Amino acid sequence: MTSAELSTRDRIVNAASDLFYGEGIRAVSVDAVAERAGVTKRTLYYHFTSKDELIAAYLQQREQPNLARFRRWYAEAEGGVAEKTRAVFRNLARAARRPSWRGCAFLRTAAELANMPGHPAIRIGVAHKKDFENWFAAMFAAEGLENPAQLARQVVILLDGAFAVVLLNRDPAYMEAAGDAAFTLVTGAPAQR
Amino acid sequence: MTSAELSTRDRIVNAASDLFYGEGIRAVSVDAVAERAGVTKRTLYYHFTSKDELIAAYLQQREQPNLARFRRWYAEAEGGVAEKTRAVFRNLARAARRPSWRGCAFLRTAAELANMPGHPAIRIGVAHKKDFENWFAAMFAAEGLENPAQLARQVVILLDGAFAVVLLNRDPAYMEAAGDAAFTLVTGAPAQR
DNA sequence: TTGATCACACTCACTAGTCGGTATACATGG
DNA sequence: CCATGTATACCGACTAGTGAGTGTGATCAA
Repeated sequence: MTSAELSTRDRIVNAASDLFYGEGIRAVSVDAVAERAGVTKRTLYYHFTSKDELIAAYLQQREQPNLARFRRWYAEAEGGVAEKTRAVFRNLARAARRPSWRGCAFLRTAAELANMPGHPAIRIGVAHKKDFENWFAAMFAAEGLENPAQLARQVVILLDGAFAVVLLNRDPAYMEAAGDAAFTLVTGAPAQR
Repeated sequence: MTSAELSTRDRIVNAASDLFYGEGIRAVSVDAVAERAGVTKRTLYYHFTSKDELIAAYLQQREQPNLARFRRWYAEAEGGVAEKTRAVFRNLARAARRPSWRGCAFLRTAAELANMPGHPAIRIGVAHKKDFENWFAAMFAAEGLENPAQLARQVVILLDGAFAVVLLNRDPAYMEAAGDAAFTLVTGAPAQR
């Protein structure tokens, strides 16, 4: 509290993050975000010109930590590329068991704002997934696998599919199944040259 | 207009379907649905006791036609199981190019209502995906593939992942990539016994 | 008479966004 | 060394409109 004071802006974004992720973007009012941040709405509108801008800030804040978490899971896992890839899914399955888990913030935002394809928040989501895919491609390329870009894309699809399905049915076993599929695909990928 | 008269209830559900799918559930008001159906709000509330009930009816209406469409795509495709499975993804890629395409209604509803896990609409979505998975499993089993249930689950995850990702980045190439992954998995599955 | 529909006013809570004003900080000029 | 200006950060109260859902009474067809 005393040492790690957050700026007002950061407190607002944190409040927005909690509420938007927990309840959904359209389900949460600007008033609710302001109240949670311990700030008046007027102050919120001093830092953000609109709710849309706040939504974008919410996703932007999640981008880096998210990527870092996946990288860590990958790095800390034992075994080869296939095992490490599968380990990412296993960690995700564990995360999905937490009651506060609500799937992937980027995917859910895209679903909620499906009628606004050019929304800044969606662009952030697109960039995030692209970064993700590129990172996987780099991992696979480093291991000398053939067609790392295609493989990375397929793994990302499995990952996002698991996110979507588990959000629907709340059964983390689907994360494991997706991880097994990724394992199979990576294992089956021929080493190049 | 004259011969194919729809019941008032059906007109309401159709209007809800168009609007909920096109704009999102929380983005569409009951008033808007009533107006689109050419009905007063009072009449809408004569047929449905709440918006939640209307949401459930919207998904229930989509369930059967959806399944039938996928079955048709599968049946009409040439080649073996793997080719037929991939064909489903290819047809989906084509569908995703239509400007009115907004992904999977069931997945998007789950994303929007992520804070209400027991919502009737979500239960309908869960049942729908389960039916889907069972149908794929039956196809794979009929072909004598080993572990058809696991394979079906992985294909469904790829399908839903493609739905989610393409809704985000609007690039149908991801559908094709998912189809290729499904093809690889099915091809690689050993015949049993 | 009964089931289905309309008209339309109404409640009450909530929504995004705004108006006008205040407290503090920090610099500049006299 | 103090007064004044200017910018930053903040707030309470407000507007104008929308949300889901209801009350009531009329109409119309089987």
